[in-house]
Amino acid sequence: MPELPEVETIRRGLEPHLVGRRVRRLLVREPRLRWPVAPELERRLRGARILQLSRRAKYLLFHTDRGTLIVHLGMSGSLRIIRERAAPGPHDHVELRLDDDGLLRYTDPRRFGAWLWTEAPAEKHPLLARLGPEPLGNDFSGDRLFQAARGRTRSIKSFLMDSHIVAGIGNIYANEALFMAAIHPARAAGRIGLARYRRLAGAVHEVLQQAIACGGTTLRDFVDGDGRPGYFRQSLQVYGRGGQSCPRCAAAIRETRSGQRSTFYCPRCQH
DNA sequence: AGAGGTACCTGGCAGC
DNA sequence: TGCTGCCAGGTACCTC
Repeated sequence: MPELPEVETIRRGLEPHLVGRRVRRLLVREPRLRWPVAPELERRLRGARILQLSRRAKYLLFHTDRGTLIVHLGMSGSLRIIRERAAPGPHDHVELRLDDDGLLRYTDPRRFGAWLWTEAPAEKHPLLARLGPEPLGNDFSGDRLFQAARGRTRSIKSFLMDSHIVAGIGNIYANEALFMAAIHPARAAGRIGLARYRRLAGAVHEVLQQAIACGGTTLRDFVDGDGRPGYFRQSLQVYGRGGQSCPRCAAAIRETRSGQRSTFYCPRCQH
């Protein structure tokens, strides 16, 4: 479900409900997520004070006075603040009860998400240590992308979606950024010039910023921490629009598949 | 080393 | 209506 803008939207929505709160208890109904939720997580979190909520790639980092809770939403995960007691549904796998009686509920039908704990600095965690730069941070640039692409034969789309190259770009925004930069998604990453990489980096930045400003993209079921959908879907130029006309040149948008992922592009605009 | 495919899991939907 | 097959926003891991 969530790419970087959706995770950032959730982070911003949850932050005021969580920062400064103490964890009363953690309830794990279903530990079988991507990796089993560690049995000792409840003991580690009980009584911990949440100091800060940050994001790295698509990981949410709950910094506490005891260590860091790392949460990933996978494809179908969501986090909601619940105020009224409602009976849990079949996919409500984890709950964090807070000292103000608030409840953070984690729902994830496909169970590709993760709840992990580390007492070392979060950026040293094996899952985070080798991530590429944040696309909205200062370390990300067309020059850096260009350098990383030297000698690479894989497609630019797969390159852009590789979190070790740049963090947090998934299928929707890879398609959109390549359209914005007029680059064909199947083009080899190593055969794109510096000027076009600069344009691409600008496009990545712009599309992510716009999506965050809209509260993310809701395709079927994304909701933020307060249960609201995102409105970027209406701004999508190519994603999910196979056969429709290109907003730039009116040619029919083409849909192909590579590595089990749908790819959308304009065969006339993108080279 | 790099590139590509597979696996994890459930729900929704199109097509028959 | 009910079954089957395919698709989905992620990504670690395996093989070639």
